Amino acid sequence: MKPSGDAKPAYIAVATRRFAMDGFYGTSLSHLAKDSGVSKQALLHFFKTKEALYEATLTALAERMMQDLIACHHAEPAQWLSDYFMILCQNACADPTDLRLVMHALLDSDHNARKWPLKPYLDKLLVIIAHTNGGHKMSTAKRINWLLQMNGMINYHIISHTAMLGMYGEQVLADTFNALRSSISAQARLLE
Amino acid sequence: MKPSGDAKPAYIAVATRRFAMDGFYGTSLSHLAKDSGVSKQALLHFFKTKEALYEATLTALAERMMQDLIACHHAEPAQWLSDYFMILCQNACADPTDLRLVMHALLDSDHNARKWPLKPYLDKLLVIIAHTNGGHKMSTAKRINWLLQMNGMINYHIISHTAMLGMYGEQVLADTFNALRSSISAQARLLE
DNA sequence: ATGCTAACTTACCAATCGGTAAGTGGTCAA
DNA sequence: TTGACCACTTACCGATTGGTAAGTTAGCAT
Repeated sequence: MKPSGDAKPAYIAVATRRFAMDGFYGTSLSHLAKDSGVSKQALLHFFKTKEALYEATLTALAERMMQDLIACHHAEPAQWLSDYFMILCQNACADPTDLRLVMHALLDSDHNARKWPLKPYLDKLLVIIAHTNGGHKMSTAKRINWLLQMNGMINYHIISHTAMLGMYGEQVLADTFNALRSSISAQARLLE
Repeated sequence: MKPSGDAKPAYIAVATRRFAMDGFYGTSLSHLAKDSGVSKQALLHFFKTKEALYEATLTALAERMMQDLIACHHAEPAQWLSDYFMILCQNACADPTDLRLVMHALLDSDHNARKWPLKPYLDKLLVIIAHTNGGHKMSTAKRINWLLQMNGMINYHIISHTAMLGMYGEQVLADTFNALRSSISAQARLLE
């Protein structure tokens, strides 16, 4: 075959979906191989261990999120954040894969002290927050708190979606999603 | 031995800690057995399958959370909620086990359509919300949204703790926790 | 043509997984 | 005393896990 790393991103894409659905321990190399249409050892050829493949997946996730943030740049920082999180919410509702992966990674981050690939992304967000009218007079802790609150709100909504759907039905949940959007606006308005 | 189910809660307690840390797939019966100081088959004697043990763990969790909610009853519903979530936050910071278990269960709830044991607890919370001055004129969707926002805020803070600690250090994180407490107050004040 | 390397495959491995079968030993009612 | 029953144990099972070893096949520079 060609000496190109063309297949690698495809394997990472498959792994992203699986790891996001079932977590690190719930996903096996054979599953990933079957999904990718290759043998298990094809994956081990590119990624020396399952752990390495997982880290590559998280790194790709971090780059994607950073790009999404940059993509909706706006001169007014408060508007930038408002736009970004609204779009993030919209995308995550259509496809929760990435946010699920974030949550799984957070829950796993206890017992393996892996370097957290999302740090540049978070730092970028904190810088933008610091440039807003409301944010520049906040302490670092309060900026982090604002961020955790925004992310927590959105992520929790998304990963609760299946459970809430089963409990309270489709119609109520659609309205809840609208309520979430206005909560995002309200949270963003705190920085104006 | 005695024909008593005395050991069962102890096994569930061990399972709670393990499942909360590593999730369903990351936890094996042999690990649970070793932690409990008995053989793997002792567990299978009480709980027919690993899945059954997991469900028992979640049921116990649901009862515990309901009890905690009832325990801090207050005649004024808005104050009740404010007190409850403040205490929940305090406890979860000291021992994140229960909230981690909730998050794991939420992430798992996609592909096995298990009945969600936390529904009575959530319903109780929604009733209390409906009795507040601010909550009784809300739609069901808005009440759910308020709840998801409050829970999301707290839970996300807690499970991010390890990662944030590694990224931003101890001092900043302690301040962030204080900021979370005032955010909880602010969120509770929306119902007054 | 030849040798090198990248991208795989088949074959295999020990370890561990959840779970079954068949006891063992103690307690208690009859 | 007996026998049922409960809380467990040892022994074992086939399936699957992550990972190794040793090819095989194809493109490409020399």
